[in-house]
Amino acid sequence: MSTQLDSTAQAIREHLLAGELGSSGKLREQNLSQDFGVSRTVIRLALGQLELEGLVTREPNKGFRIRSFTLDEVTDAILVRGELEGMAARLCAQHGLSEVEQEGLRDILRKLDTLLAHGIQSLASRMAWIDLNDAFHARLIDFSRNASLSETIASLSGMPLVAASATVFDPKGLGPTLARLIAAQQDHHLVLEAICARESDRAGYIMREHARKSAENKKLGFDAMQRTQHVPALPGLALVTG
Amino acid sequence: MSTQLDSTAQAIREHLLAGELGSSGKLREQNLSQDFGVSRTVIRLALGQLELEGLVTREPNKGFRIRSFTLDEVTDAILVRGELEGMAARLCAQHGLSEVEQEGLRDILRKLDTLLAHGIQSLASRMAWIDLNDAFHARLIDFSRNASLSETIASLSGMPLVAASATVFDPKGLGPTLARLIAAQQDHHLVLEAICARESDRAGYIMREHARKSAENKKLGFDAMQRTQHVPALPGLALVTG
DNA sequence: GACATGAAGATTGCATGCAATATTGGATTC
DNA sequence: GAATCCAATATTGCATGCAATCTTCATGTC
Repeated sequence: MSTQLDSTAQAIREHLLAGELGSSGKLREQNLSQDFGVSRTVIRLALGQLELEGLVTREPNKGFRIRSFTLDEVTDAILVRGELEGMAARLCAQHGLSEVEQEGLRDILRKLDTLLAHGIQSLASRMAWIDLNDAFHARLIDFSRNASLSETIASLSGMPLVAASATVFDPKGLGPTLARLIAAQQDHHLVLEAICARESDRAGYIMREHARKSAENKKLGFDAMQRTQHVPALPGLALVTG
Repeated sequence: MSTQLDSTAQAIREHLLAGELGSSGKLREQNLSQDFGVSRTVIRLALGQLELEGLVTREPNKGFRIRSFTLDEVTDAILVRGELEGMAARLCAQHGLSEVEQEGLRDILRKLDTLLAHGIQSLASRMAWIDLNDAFHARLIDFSRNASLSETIASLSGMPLVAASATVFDPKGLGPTLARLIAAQQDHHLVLEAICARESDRAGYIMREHARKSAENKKLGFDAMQRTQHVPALPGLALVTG
């Protein structure tokens, strides 16, 4: 164990995103202190961090509250993420990728291809999709060789539903969800192709549109999603209000 | 006074950026506690905030250190800011600005025009330039109507030298500096023109290039700047290492 | 009944103390 | 003289206690 602060901050973060601490409610230091078995000092430090991450808000002498997000706020953040991922793709195309880097991305795409070919009904396949999708985006961003860009995207992705792989699976796991994922995978292929062809503007546009589709899908699916409660595992959903 | 935490965090931030706490050195809680006249608890909370802002780093059981930035890191961050300000300009052009909004921007540009026409030798005129330049950028970003975008740019601008108005004035205040500011002002006019003409892509490109020039200027002027010590007032310069 | 008032309780803001860990400096060995 | 070890010191991590502020709710007034 490194420090209680780090682990407590992470624990609170997870509980917040899971909606287990009430939605848009007040966070009382003493309660949290008892719940997590640490002193109020640690709780206060952790909440201070989460405030800067944007998950909670603080009002002097009144304490912390859970922040809730409107669907529009989420959409805005996704568009910003798309702009930055577009920049990452553009930079990759401009300076080019090494053979190793290209092969790494291609490998991920191959795995995603076979995954989607077999369907994503099982929970395991869905988690595999999340990991692979994350890996593709993360590598692309990393290969842009701009540390500030990576940090900024990472910071945005801490918001509920904003991360690239915060995707909504419909209960059946076929039909619309699969179609969306296949379309997304096409974008992945296209962007890699554009990068390798050094078509920087095209690569940037594809990534931007990729994010825009994701925002659109979240908007469309949100209502059904929220009511049917079929995706309890999607972190942060509890913090988003229509 | 709202809370000691807020004011202490701001005080430490300013001292850090002014380089008065040593560069890339260790920050001892007790020292800071005595210097700022608050308890170690408050210092620790404040440093926790500054860590998330990126100004200091923490190593468990070893405490906080001042983070130093390379010129390349600063450049990277400025390019990211430029990308996002380009997005802001593009959004403004896409949804259009109201008459009042347009007039507000035009008013700022008029004031900048007269300011630059009279030269920027005096300290007062330089501070006026900083304020007006900040105001132009801030309004443009605000008018984009994307809160996440505004927050992200604001967060980036907390880094040393990254803010739009973190400009380097040469000692004489004429010559290269004035020429650069006049060129920047041209960009301002062009971007507003593009926005009003609803040329969204063009508006975006102009803003991106605007930031790129700023990064370039900082790179070029950095060495001379740093040695001659003629710009002691530029916050954060002390934290940047070649 | 609606609203103001104020005291009791609850909650936050902060300082301090103690245990755990890291750092320093000198003695010892080779 | 250089390296190693260990004790003394310094520093961080955390829990607790108290004062200041906010919240609640019962009481009184119109």
